[in-house]
Amino acid sequence: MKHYQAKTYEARNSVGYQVKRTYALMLDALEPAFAAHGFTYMQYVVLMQLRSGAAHNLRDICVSFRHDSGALTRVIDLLAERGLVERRRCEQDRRKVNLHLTPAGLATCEQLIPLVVDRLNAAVGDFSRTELDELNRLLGKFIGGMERELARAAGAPDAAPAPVASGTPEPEAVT
Amino acid sequence: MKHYQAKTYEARNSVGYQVKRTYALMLDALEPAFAAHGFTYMQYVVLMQLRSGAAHNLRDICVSFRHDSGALTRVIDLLAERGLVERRRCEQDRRKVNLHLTPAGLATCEQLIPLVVDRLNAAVGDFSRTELDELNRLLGKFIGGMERELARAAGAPDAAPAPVASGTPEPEAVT
DNA sequence: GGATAATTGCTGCCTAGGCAGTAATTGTTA
DNA sequence: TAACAATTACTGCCTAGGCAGCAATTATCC
Repeated sequence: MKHYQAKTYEARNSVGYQVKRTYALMLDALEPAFAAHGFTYMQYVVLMQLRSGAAHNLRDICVSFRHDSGALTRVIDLLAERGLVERRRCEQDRRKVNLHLTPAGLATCEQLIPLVVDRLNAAVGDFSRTELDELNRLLGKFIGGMERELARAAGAPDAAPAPVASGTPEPEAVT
Repeated sequence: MKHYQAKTYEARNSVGYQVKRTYALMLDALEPAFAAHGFTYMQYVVLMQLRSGAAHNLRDICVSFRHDSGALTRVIDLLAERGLVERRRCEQDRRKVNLHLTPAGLATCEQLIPLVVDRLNAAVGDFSRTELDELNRLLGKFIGGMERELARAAGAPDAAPAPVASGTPEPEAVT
């Protein structure tokens, strides 16, 4: 079904505008909080992805967050220098570099999470449980639609479900 | 009401993650389409804001899209060089520079809008009318919550509604 | 009315992100 | 098995965006 039409299209009524504005506002609320602790949003993202086990290497995070791999390499460089993350070459597949949270990295997460939780709670303070669930569901559905559209544009007629992070990481050695 | 708790917080279940991912996907779908026509997303945004009358000067767009004013100055520079936008110093308030879409700029809009409409339609193809309306409503509500939180953090205890673009532009002279 | 503050738009500087190319490794296939 | 393609991570280069500071103009307040 075609919800939008070129002839009557007004940017301010479209999800596109809303999403852009939502994201910008969210970053503006979060970045200063992270900066006060000496971190950035992307650094936080990397730490959290490792903590939850949602990602085990650079590519996982790239795919999940649609972030540039070059940029991410440098983010991880900094985290490694500060001793929050360890890189270990994977033994099973030596192309991979598995990432590990150090105790200091874990402690950083515990320190940063309340910043996010507080601000998100403030933003969704007058949402009912149902509304918040529905927002998440609809965003997920929108994401799915976008992914299908991107896969189509990339020349892959079959939809490609984002294959993020498998179960457990593989054995590895210190590099 | 506190929907999130620090102890049980998982990034992948939060709106934060969803919003970031949604925005990244949207840009990845739109930017190549614009690039094929020699434009960027922000250039499109500026043109559309002027076309709809939602913005009349640089600041309007900054506020509405939470975009950096320095960056936006340079975007408008390019559009002006290409003859798509005209800058005219406002006579009533000589600090302002009112922006105007030229016929070429308007034509550019007509050319770019279908790109956006097609991709948005593809993404929300299996949304019902109700679902899309609800997504817009909930994003709007989330935006409102974020704005209040930001206003609070900025030291203004009273919520500041985004004062975007008033009615009609003021008289002006060519600079 | 005159000092002070606020607003608008701009510039320079720095950093983060996008992009293309590369090396190392693994998968595929003739 | 040898050639070729695909994947992972990294590097250098360039651009767009964030930030601080500035000039011009207007609003505010004593």
